[in-house]
Amino acid sequence: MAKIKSGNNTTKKEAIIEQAAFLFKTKGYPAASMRELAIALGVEAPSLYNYIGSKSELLQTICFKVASEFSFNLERVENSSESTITNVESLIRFHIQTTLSRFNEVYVANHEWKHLKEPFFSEFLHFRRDYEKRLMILIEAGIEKKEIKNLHPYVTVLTILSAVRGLEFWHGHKKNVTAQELENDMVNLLLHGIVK
Amino acid sequence: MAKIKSGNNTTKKEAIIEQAAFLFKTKGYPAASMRELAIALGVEAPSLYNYIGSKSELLQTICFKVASEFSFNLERVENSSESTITNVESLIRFHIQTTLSRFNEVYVANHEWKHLKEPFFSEFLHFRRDYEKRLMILIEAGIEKKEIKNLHPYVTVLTILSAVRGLEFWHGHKKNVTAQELENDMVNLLLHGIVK
DNA sequence: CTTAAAAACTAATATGCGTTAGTTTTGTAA
DNA sequence: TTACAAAACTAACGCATATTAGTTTTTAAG
Repeated sequence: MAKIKSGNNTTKKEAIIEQAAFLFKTKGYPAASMRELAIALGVEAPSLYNYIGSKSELLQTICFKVASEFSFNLERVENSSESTITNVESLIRFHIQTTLSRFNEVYVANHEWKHLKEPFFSEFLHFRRDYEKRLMILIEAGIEKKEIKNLHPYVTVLTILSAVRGLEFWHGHKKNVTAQELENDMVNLLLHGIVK
Repeated sequence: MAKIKSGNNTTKKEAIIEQAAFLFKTKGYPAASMRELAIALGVEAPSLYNYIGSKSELLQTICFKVASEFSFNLERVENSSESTITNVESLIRFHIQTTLSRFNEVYVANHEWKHLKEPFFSEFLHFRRDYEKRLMILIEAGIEKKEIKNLHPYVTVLTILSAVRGLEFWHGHKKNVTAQELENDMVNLLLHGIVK
Protein backbone atom coordinates (compact mmCIF):
# COMPACT_ATOMS: atom_id res chain seq x y z
CA MET A 1 0.00 0.00 0.00
CA ALA A 2 2.52 2.57 1.15
CA LYS A 3 5.49 3.40 -0.99
CA ILE A 4 9.06 3.86 0.12
CA LYS A 5 9.75 7.55 0.55
CA SER A 6 12.82 8.42 -1.44
CA GLY A 7 13.21 11.86 0.09
CA ASN A 8 16.13 13.72 -1.42
CA ASN A 9 17.63 10.51 -2.74
CA THR A 10 17.48 9.62 -6.37
CA THR A 11 16.90 5.89 -5.97
CA LYS A 12 15.00 4.00 -3.33
CA LYS A 13 18.01 1.89 -2.56
CA GLU A 14 19.84 5.06 -1.60
CA ALA A 15 16.95 6.03 0.63
CA ILE A 16 17.20 2.68 2.37
CA ILE A 17 20.95 3.04 2.84
CA GLU A 18 20.60 6.53 4.24
CA GLN A 19 17.96 5.46 6.73
CA ALA A 20 19.97 2.36 7.62
CA ALA A 21 23.00 4.51 8.38
CA PHE A 22 20.92 6.59 10.75
CA LEU A 23 19.52 3.51 12.44
CA PHE A 24 22.82 1.65 12.67
CA LYS A 25 24.35 4.74 14.25
CA THR A 26 21.51 5.27 16.70
CA LYS A 27 20.88 1.71 17.84
CA GLY A 28 24.04 -0.03 16.78
CA TYR A 29 24.03 -2.55 13.96
CA PRO A 30 22.99 -5.68 15.89
CA ALA A 31 20.17 -3.90 17.71
CA ALA A 32 18.82 -2.22 14.59
CA SER A 33 16.10 -4.38 13.10
CA MET A 34 14.94 -4.64 9.53
CA ARG A 35 11.39 -4.20 10.77
CA GLU A 36 12.28 -0.89 12.36
CA LEU A 37 14.13 0.20 9.25
CA ALA A 38 11.10 -0.67 7.16
CA ILE A 39 8.74 1.25 9.41
CA ALA A 40 10.95 4.33 9.16
CA LEU A 41 10.56 4.07 5.38
CA GLY A 42 6.81 3.56 5.62
CA VAL A 43 6.82 -0.02 4.46
CA GLU A 44 6.83 -3.64 5.67
CA ALA A 45 10.14 -5.39 6.26
CA PRO A 46 10.02 -7.95 3.45
CA SER A 47 9.47 -5.19 0.90
CA LEU A 48 13.02 -4.01 1.49
CA TYR A 49 14.30 -7.18 -0.12
CA ASN A 50 13.02 -5.98 -3.47
CA TYR A 51 15.92 -3.51 -3.31
CA ILE A 52 18.65 -5.01 -1.16
CA GLY A 53 20.22 -8.40 -0.69
CA SER A 54 20.57 -8.52 3.06
CA LYS A 55 21.04 -6.50 6.21
CA SER A 56 24.77 -7.09 6.24
CA GLU A 57 25.01 -5.90 2.66
CA LEU A 58 23.76 -2.51 3.87
CA LEU A 59 26.57 -2.33 6.40
CA GLN A 60 29.12 -3.29 3.77
CA THR A 61 27.89 -0.64 1.38
CA ILE A 62 28.07 2.09 3.98
CA CYS A 63 31.50 1.16 5.34
CA PHE A 64 33.26 0.75 2.02
CA LYS A 65 31.73 3.83 0.49
CA VAL A 66 33.14 5.94 3.30
CA ALA A 67 36.45 4.10 3.21
CA SER A 68 36.92 4.74 -0.48
CA GLU A 69 36.26 8.45 -0.08
CA PHE A 70 38.83 8.80 2.66
CA SER A 71 41.29 6.72 0.71
CA PHE A 72 40.80 8.83 -2.38
CA ASN A 73 41.43 12.01 -0.44
CA LEU A 74 44.58 10.61 1.14
CA GLU A 75 45.85 9.72 -2.32
CA ARG A 76 45.30 13.31 -3.39
CA VAL A 77 47.34 14.51 -0.43
CA GLU A 78 50.09 11.96 -1.04
CA ASN A 79 50.52 13.25 -4.58
CA SER A 80 50.58 16.87 -3.52
CA SER A 81 53.83 18.82 -3.60
CA GLU A 82 52.92 21.16 -0.77
CA SER A 83 54.67 21.16 2.59
CA THR A 84 53.85 18.39 5.01
CA ILE A 85 52.12 20.78 7.39
CA THR A 86 49.90 22.08 4.60
CA ASN A 87 49.09 18.53 3.58
CA VAL A 88 48.28 17.43 7.11
CA GLU A 89 46.14 20.49 7.65
CA SER A 90 44.27 19.79 4.44
CA LEU A 91 43.72 16.21 5.50
CA ILE A 92 42.41 17.23 8.91
CA ARG A 93 40.02 19.66 7.29
CA PHE A 94 38.75 16.96 4.96
CA HIS A 95 38.11 14.66 7.90
CA ILE A 96 36.23 17.36 9.77
CA GLN A 97 34.14 18.42 6.80
CA THR A 98 33.26 14.90 5.77
CA THR A 99 32.41 13.87 9.31
CA LEU A 100 30.11 16.84 9.74
CA SER A 101 28.38 16.60 6.38
CA ARG A 102 28.06 12.81 6.22
CA PHE A 103 27.53 12.24 9.89
CA ASN A 104 25.62 8.96 9.97
CA GLU A 105 27.65 7.09 7.40
CA VAL A 106 30.98 8.19 8.84
CA TYR A 107 29.86 7.16 12.30
CA VAL A 108 28.83 3.73 11.09
CA ALA A 109 32.11 3.24 9.23
CA ASN A 110 34.00 4.22 12.38
CA HIS A 111 32.08 2.22 14.96
CA GLU A 112 29.98 -0.52 13.43
CA TRP A 113 32.46 -2.01 10.99
CA LYS A 114 33.35 -4.67 13.51
CA HIS A 115 30.04 -6.31 12.68
CA LEU A 116 31.03 -6.84 9.07
CA LYS A 117 31.11 -10.47 8.05
CA GLU A 118 34.14 -12.14 6.56
CA PRO A 119 35.77 -11.51 4.20
CA PHE A 120 34.60 -7.92 4.52
CA PHE A 121 35.69 -7.57 8.11
CA SER A 122 39.28 -8.48 7.27
CA GLU A 123 39.24 -6.32 4.21
CA PHE A 124 38.06 -3.31 6.17
CA LEU A 125 40.54 -3.94 8.95
CA HIS A 126 43.28 -4.04 6.35
CA PHE A 127 42.06 -0.76 4.91
CA ARG A 128 42.18 0.90 8.31
CA ARG A 129 45.69 -0.29 9.02
CA ASP A 130 46.81 0.73 5.57
CA TYR A 131 45.31 4.18 6.03
CA GLU A 132 47.14 4.63 9.33
CA LYS A 133 50.37 3.41 7.81
CA ARG A 134 50.15 5.81 4.88
CA LEU A 135 49.44 8.62 7.31
CA MET A 136 52.48 7.64 9.37
CA ILE A 137 54.67 7.81 6.28
CA LEU A 138 53.39 11.32 5.67
CA ILE A 139 54.20 12.32 9.25
CA GLU A 140 57.63 10.71 9.12
CA ALA A 141 58.45 12.70 6.02
CA GLY A 142 57.50 15.85 7.91
CA ILE A 143 59.76 14.91 10.80
CA GLU A 144 62.57 14.25 8.36
CA LYS A 145 62.10 17.72 6.89
CA LYS A 146 61.99 19.15 10.42
CA GLU A 147 58.53 20.55 9.84
CA ILE A 148 56.94 18.34 12.43
CA LYS A 149 57.88 17.52 16.02
CA ASN A 150 59.72 14.29 16.56
CA LEU A 151 56.96 12.57 18.52
CA HIS A 152 56.31 8.91 17.81
CA PRO A 153 54.54 8.96 14.41
CA TYR A 154 51.89 6.50 15.48
CA VAL A 155 50.97 8.64 18.47
CA THR A 156 50.66 11.65 16.20
CA VAL A 157 48.48 9.79 13.73
CA LEU A 158 46.34 8.26 16.45
CA THR A 159 45.79 11.59 18.17
CA ILE A 160 44.79 13.35 14.98
CA LEU A 161 42.45 10.59 13.84
CA SER A 162 40.91 10.28 17.27
CA ALA A 163 40.35 13.99 17.61
CA VAL A 164 38.48 14.27 14.33
CA ARG A 165 36.58 11.07 15.03
CA GLY A 166 35.31 12.69 18.20
CA LEU A 167 33.32 15.16 16.15
CA GLU A 168 30.60 12.58 16.22
CA PHE A 169 29.84 13.78 19.71
CA TRP A 170 29.68 17.39 18.67
CA HIS A 171 26.72 16.87 16.43
CA GLY A 172 24.14 17.51 19.12
CA HIS A 173 25.96 20.53 20.51
CA LYS A 174 26.08 22.84 17.54
CA LYS A 175 24.65 25.67 19.56
CA ASN A 176 27.46 28.13 20.13
CA VAL A 177 30.00 27.17 17.50
CA THR A 178 29.73 27.25 13.74
CA ALA A 179 31.23 24.45 11.69
CA GLN A 180 33.83 26.88 10.39
CA GLU A 181 34.92 27.98 13.87
CA LEU A 182 35.05 24.39 14.96
CA GLU A 183 37.21 23.42 12.01
CA ASN A 184 39.62 26.31 12.45
CA ASP A 185 39.96 25.87 16.18
CA MET A 186 40.54 22.15 15.98
CA VAL A 187 43.17 22.54 13.27
CA ASN A 188 44.82 25.24 15.32
CA LEU A 189 44.82 23.04 18.41
CA LEU A 190 46.27 20.01 16.68
CA LEU A 191 48.95 22.02 14.89
CA HIS A 192 49.95 24.39 17.70
CA GLY A 193 48.50 23.02 20.97
CA ILE A 194 46.37 24.63 23.62
CA VAL A 195 49.18 26.43 25.46
CA LYS A 196 49.33 30.13 24.73
CA MET B 1 29.33 -29.36 37.38
CA ALA B 2 31.88 -26.72 36.52
CA LYS B 3 32.44 -23.78 38.79
CA ILE B 4 32.81 -20.17 37.79
CA LYS B 5 36.47 -19.29 37.54
CA SER B 6 37.10 -16.23 39.65
CA GLY B 7 40.59 -15.64 38.30
CA ASN B 8 42.22 -12.65 39.98
CA ASN B 9 38.89 -11.35 41.19
CA THR B 10 37.81 -11.61 44.75
CA THR B 11 34.13 -12.37 44.17
CA LYS B 12 32.48 -14.30 41.40
CA LYS B 13 30.27 -11.35 40.57
CA GLU B 14 33.40 -9.36 39.82
CA ALA B 15 34.62 -12.14 37.57
CA ILE B 16 31.35 -12.00 35.67
CA ILE B 17 31.56 -8.23 35.31
CA GLU B 18 35.12 -8.37 34.08
CA GLN B 19 34.31 -10.98 31.47
CA ALA B 20 31.17 -9.09 30.48
CA ALA B 21 33.21 -5.95 29.91
CA PHE B 22 35.50 -7.86 27.58
CA LEU B 23 32.57 -9.36 25.72
CA PHE B 24 30.57 -6.14 25.47
CA LYS B 25 33.65 -4.44 24.08
CA THR B 26 34.43 -7.17 21.60
CA LYS B 27 30.96 -7.94 20.27
CA GLY B 28 29.02 -4.89 21.32
CA TYR B 29 26.36 -5.10 24.02
CA PRO B 30 23.40 -6.23 21.88
CA ALA B 31 25.38 -8.92 20.09
CA ALA B 32 26.99 -10.27 23.25
CA SER B 33 24.90 -13.13 24.57
CA MET B 34 24.53 -14.42 28.08
CA ARG B 35 25.25 -17.91 26.77
CA GLU B 36 28.58 -16.80 25.40
CA LEU B 37 29.38 -14.98 28.61
CA ALA B 38 28.52 -18.12 30.58
CA ILE B 39 30.67 -20.34 28.39
CA ALA B 40 33.63 -18.00 28.86
CA LEU B 41 33.17 -18.49 32.61
CA GLY B 42 32.81 -22.25 32.27
CA VAL B 43 29.17 -22.45 33.21
CA GLU B 44 25.63 -22.56 31.79
CA ALA B 45 23.80 -19.29 31.18
CA PRO B 46 21.08 -19.59 33.82
CA SER B 47 23.72 -20.11 36.52
CA LEU B 48 24.80 -16.51 36.10
CA TYR B 49 21.48 -15.41 37.55
CA ASN B 50 22.58 -16.72 40.94
CA TYR B 51 24.92 -13.73 41.00
CA ILE B 52 23.42 -11.02 38.84
CA GLY B 53 19.98 -9.57 38.22
CA SER B 54 20.05 -9.15 34.47
CA LYS B 55 22.21 -8.49 31.45
CA SER B 56 21.43 -4.78 31.50
CA GLU B 57 22.45 -4.59 35.15
CA LEU B 58 25.94 -5.67 34.07
CA LEU B 59 26.10 -2.79 31.63
CA GLN B 60 24.90 -0.35 34.28
CA THR B 61 27.50 -1.52 36.76
CA ILE B 62 30.33 -1.14 34.29
CA CYS B 63 29.28 2.27 32.98
CA PHE B 64 28.66 3.92 36.34
CA LYS B 65 31.74 2.48 37.97
CA VAL B 66 33.90 4.07 35.28
CA ALA B 67 31.90 7.28 35.40
CA SER B 68 32.36 7.67 39.12
CA GLU B 69 36.11 7.19 38.86
CA PHE B 70 36.45 9.87 36.22
CA SER B 71 34.17 12.16 38.16
CA PHE B 72 36.17 11.67 41.33
CA ASN B 73 39.39 12.52 39.53
CA LEU B 74 37.90 15.65 38.00
CA GLU B 75 36.82 16.76 41.46
CA ARG B 76 40.38 16.36 42.66
CA VAL B 77 41.58 18.56 39.81
CA GLU B 78 38.89 21.15 40.42
CA ASN B 79 40.03 21.51 44.02
CA SER B 80 43.67 21.80 43.09
CA SER B 81 45.44 25.14 43.36
CA GLU B 82 47.93 24.44 40.59
CA SER B 83 47.98 26.31 37.29
CA THR B 84 45.33 25.43 34.74
CA ILE B 85 47.89 23.91 32.41
CA THR B 86 49.21 21.67 35.17
CA ASN B 87 45.68 20.63 36.02
CA VAL B 88 44.74 19.90 32.43
CA GLU B 89 47.92 17.94 31.93
CA SER B 90 47.22 15.91 35.06
CA LEU B 91 43.71 15.22 33.85
CA ILE B 92 44.91 14.10 30.44
CA ARG B 93 47.40 11.77 32.07
CA PHE B 94 44.70 10.30 34.26
CA HIS B 95 42.54 9.62 31.20
CA ILE B 96 45.39 7.95 29.38
CA GLN B 97 46.46 5.81 32.33
CA THR B 98 42.94 4.73 33.20
CA THR B 99 42.10 3.95 29.59
CA LEU B 100 45.20 1.82 29.21
CA SER B 101 44.93 -0.02 32.51
CA ARG B 102 41.18 -0.56 32.54
CA PHE B 103 40.76 -0.99 28.84
CA ASN B 104 37.59 -3.07 28.56
CA GLU B 105 35.51 -1.21 31.10
CA VAL B 106 36.48 2.22 29.80
CA TYR B 107 35.68 1.14 26.27
CA VAL B 108 32.24 -0.08 27.30
CA ALA B 109 31.51 3.10 29.23
CA ASN B 110 32.53 5.14 26.18
CA HIS B 111 30.75 3.21 23.45
CA GLU B 112 28.06 0.92 24.80
CA TRP B 113 26.34 3.24 27.25
CA LYS B 114 23.75 4.09 24.62
CA HIS B 115 22.24 0.67 25.27
CA LEU B 116 21.51 1.53 28.89
CA LYS B 117 17.83 1.39 29.73
CA GLU B 118 15.94 4.28 31.21
CA PRO B 119 16.39 5.88 33.64
CA PHE B 120 20.05 4.89 33.48
CA PHE B 121 20.49 6.10 29.94
CA SER B 122 19.37 9.61 30.84
CA GLU B 123 21.39 9.59 34.02
CA PHE B 124 24.54 8.62 32.15
CA LEU B 125 23.91 11.16 29.43
CA HIS B 126 23.55 13.80 32.10
CA PHE B 127 26.81 12.69 33.66
CA ARG B 128 28.62 13.01 30.35
CA ARG B 129 27.28 16.49 29.70
CA ASP B 130 28.08 17.54 33.22
CA TYR B 131 31.62 16.22 32.88
CA GLU B 132 32.12 18.17 29.66
CA LYS B 133 30.66 21.30 31.24
CA ARG B 134 32.97 21.10 34.25
CA LEU B 135 35.91 20.63 31.92
CA MET B 136 34.84 23.67 29.92
CA ILE B 137 34.78 25.76 33.09
CA LEU B 138 38.33 24.63 33.79
CA ILE B 139 39.41 25.62 30.29
CA GLU B 140 37.63 28.96 30.48
CA ALA B 141 39.46 29.78 33.67
CA GLY B 142 42.72 29.04 31.88
CA ILE B 143 41.77 31.35 29.03
CA GLU B 144 40.89 34.06 31.54
CA LYS B 145 44.32 33.71 33.13
CA LYS B 146 45.86 33.79 29.64
CA GLU B 147 47.44 30.38 30.16
CA ILE B 148 45.40 28.78 27.42
CA LYS B 149 44.67 29.79 23.85
CA ASN B 150 41.36 31.49 23.25
CA LEU B 151 39.86 28.71 21.15
CA HIS B 152 36.23 27.85 21.69
CA PRO B 153 36.23 25.98 25.03
CA TYR B 154 33.96 23.24 23.78
CA VAL B 155 36.25 22.54 20.85
CA THR B 156 39.19 22.31 23.21
CA VAL B 157 37.35 19.95 25.53
CA LEU B 158 36.05 17.83 22.69
CA THR B 159 39.45 17.51 21.08
CA ILE B 160 41.14 16.48 24.31
CA LEU B 161 38.47 13.97 25.24
CA SER B 162 38.36 12.53 21.75
CA ALA B 163 42.11 12.18 21.54
CA VAL B 164 42.36 10.21 24.77
CA ARG B 165 39.30 8.17 23.89
CA GLY B 166 41.09 7.09 20.75
CA LEU B 167 43.61 5.15 22.82
CA GLU B 168 41.19 2.29 22.55
CA PHE B 169 42.55 1.73 19.08
CA TRP B 170 46.11 1.74 20.25
CA HIS B 171 45.65 -1.33 22.39
CA GLY B 172 46.50 -3.80 19.65
CA HIS B 173 49.44 -1.77 18.36
CA LYS B 174 51.66 -1.63 21.40
CA LYS B 175 54.59 -2.78 19.34
CA ASN B 176 56.97 0.14 19.08
CA VAL B 177 55.78 2.52 21.76
CA THR B 178 55.75 2.10 25.51
CA ALA B 179 52.81 3.38 27.53
CA GLN B 180 55.06 6.05 29.01
CA GLU B 181 56.21 7.34 25.61
CA LEU B 182 52.66 7.33 24.40
CA GLU B 183 51.48 9.32 27.38
CA ASN B 184 54.25 11.89 27.13
CA ASP B 185 53.93 12.34 23.38
CA MET B 186 50.17 12.73 23.48
CA VAL B 187 50.34 15.26 26.28
CA ASN B 188 53.01 17.13 24.38
CA LEU B 189 50.94 17.13 21.22
CA LEU B 190 47.77 18.36 22.90
CA LEU B 191 49.57 21.08 24.85
CA HIS B 192 51.95 22.29 22.15
CA GLY B 193 50.80 20.91 18.80
CA ILE B 194 52.60 18.95 16.13
CA VAL B 195 54.31 21.90 14.44
CA LYS B 196 57.96 22.22 15.32
C1' DC C 1 27.10 -38.92 58.74
C1' DT C 2 23.46 -35.42 58.47
C1' DT C 3 21.64 -31.38 56.95
C1' DA C 4 20.97 -27.13 54.83
C1' DA C 5 22.30 -23.77 51.88
C1' DA C 6 24.82 -22.43 47.74
C1' DA C 7 25.41 -23.11 43.07
C1' DA C 8 25.07 -25.66 39.38
C1' DC C 9 21.94 -28.03 36.06
C1' DT C 10 17.88 -29.11 32.44
C1' DA C 11 13.76 -27.77 30.39
C1' DA C 12 10.87 -24.51 28.89
C1' DT C 13 8.61 -19.85 27.84
C1' DA C 14 7.79 -15.84 25.34
C1' DT C 15 9.75 -12.82 22.21
C1' DG C 16 12.10 -11.01 18.38
C1' DC C 17 15.12 -11.68 14.61
C1' DG C 18 16.43 -12.02 9.27
C1' DT C 19 14.65 -13.90 5.60
C1' DT C 20 11.70 -16.66 2.10
C1' DA C 21 7.50 -17.96 -0.31
C1' DG C 22 3.54 -16.94 -2.32
C1' DT C 23 0.02 -13.55 -3.31
C1' DT C 24 -2.11 -9.18 -4.14
C1' DT C 25 -1.93 -4.51 -5.34
C1' DT C 26 -0.16 -0.69 -7.98
C1' DG C 27 1.72 1.75 -11.87
C1' DT C 28 2.61 2.07 -16.79
C1' DA C 29 2.59 1.32 -21.59
C1' DA C 30 0.29 -0.78 -25.65
C1' DT D 1 -9.12 -1.73 -21.34
C1' DT D 2 -5.67 -5.11 -21.26
C1' DA D 3 -1.42 -6.95 -19.92
C1' DC D 4 2.82 -7.08 -17.76
C1' DA D 5 6.16 -5.91 -14.47
C1' DA D 6 7.35 -3.58 -10.31
C1' DA D 7 6.55 -3.29 -5.62
C1' DA D 8 3.90 -3.88 -2.02
C1' DC D 9 1.59 -7.24 1.14
C1' DT D 10 0.63 -11.47 4.63
C1' DA D 11 2.11 -15.62 6.58
C1' DA D 12 5.44 -18.35 8.08
C1' DC D 13 10.06 -20.71 9.02
C1' DG D 14 13.99 -21.59 11.70
C1' DC D 15 16.75 -19.81 14.89
C1' DA D 16 18.59 -17.20 18.83
C1' DT D 17 17.66 -14.46 22.65
C1' DA D 18 17.03 -13.27 27.97
C1' DT D 19 15.01 -15.12 31.50
C1' DT D 20 12.21 -18.25 34.80
C1' DA D 21 10.91 -22.52 37.13
C1' DG D 22 11.99 -26.53 39.08
C1' DT D 23 15.48 -29.96 40.16
C1' DT D 24 19.87 -31.92 41.15
C1' DT D 25 24.52 -31.60 42.57
C1' DT D 26 28.13 -29.71 45.31
C1' DT D 27 29.97 -27.62 49.41
C1' DA D 28 30.65 -26.94 54.08
C1' DA D 29 29.24 -26.92 58.89
C1' DG D 30 27.42 -29.29 63.04
